[in-house]
Amino acid sequence: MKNRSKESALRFTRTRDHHANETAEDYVEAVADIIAESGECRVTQLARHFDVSHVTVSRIVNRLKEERLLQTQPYRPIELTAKGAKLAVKVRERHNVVLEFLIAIGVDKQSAEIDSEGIEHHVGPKTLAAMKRFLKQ
Amino acid sequence: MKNRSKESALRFTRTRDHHANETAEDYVEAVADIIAESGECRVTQLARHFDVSHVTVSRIVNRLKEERLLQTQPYRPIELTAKGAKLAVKVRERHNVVLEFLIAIGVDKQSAEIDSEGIEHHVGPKTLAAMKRFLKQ
DNA sequence: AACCAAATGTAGCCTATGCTACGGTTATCA
DNA sequence: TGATAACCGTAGCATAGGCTACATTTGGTT
Repeated sequence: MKNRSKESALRFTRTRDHHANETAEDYVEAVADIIAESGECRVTQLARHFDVSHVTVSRIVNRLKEERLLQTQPYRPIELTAKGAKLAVKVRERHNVVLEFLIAIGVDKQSAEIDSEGIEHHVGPKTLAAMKRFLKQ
Repeated sequence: MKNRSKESALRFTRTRDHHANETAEDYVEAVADIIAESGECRVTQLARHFDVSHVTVSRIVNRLKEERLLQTQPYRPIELTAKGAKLAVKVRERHNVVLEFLIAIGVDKQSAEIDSEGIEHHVGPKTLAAMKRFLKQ
């Protein structure tokens, strides 16, 4: 354990840990979406989705395969593991709450869609609960 | 310009661009805070603030020096340029809005402090304006 | 003045995420 | 069936941000 004498340090450490999982969250969500839309998910589709090269996608998919979130064979479509599917559901639900919340407080749809992509990964359980309460009114 | 046939790609590109500036935003804000609190800002203080090694801080400070946000001499305190100070003011104001907004919708102070650190970087002008409107009621 | 502790800088390593270039697979169509 | 286009994988490079280990500077104390 490192120096934590400054009370702010723990906050930033947690923020960084969130970053480490953002990619995984984005990818399982995208894989679920693409399968739902087109029946299967290919590397190229993910590359278009995130506007990155297929090389970047390929490497990240391999990492997420090691983390047991995705599964795939060479030159085959990408699928979610049970663990990945579970995460995808959670991420999607949180994403929808954030998006609808932003719209509810008066943000236009386009801005809400852009901002919610970045915000969603940093919405903890308490904030998510508060947003849900707000939407119920 | 890359393929943008998937309408979602632009959103993610923007999200990544936000990421690129997060470090800069966090650092100018921290430098301003530390100078306000203790009179000067040293590498070691930043290292404690973010809970990273002084090496990491040193490299990032050098990069931000090249970006004309910070200025410093070897073994000397770190100062903000005019550009850096301007950014720090903007970041601090946005940070406060997000923090108070989260508290206003019922998030406890500690969770609000943690989540606002991550959320603030993804709050665009429209969302910031909506949060301000909400706080005025 | 000399010394020592703290602060800072440098070298070199790691992972994650970008890229281009190139080579191998797959699937389709003439 | 054989060409070809699209897709995918691999090699190798870049940058950002982590780290430890070690060298240097600074400043205070004796």
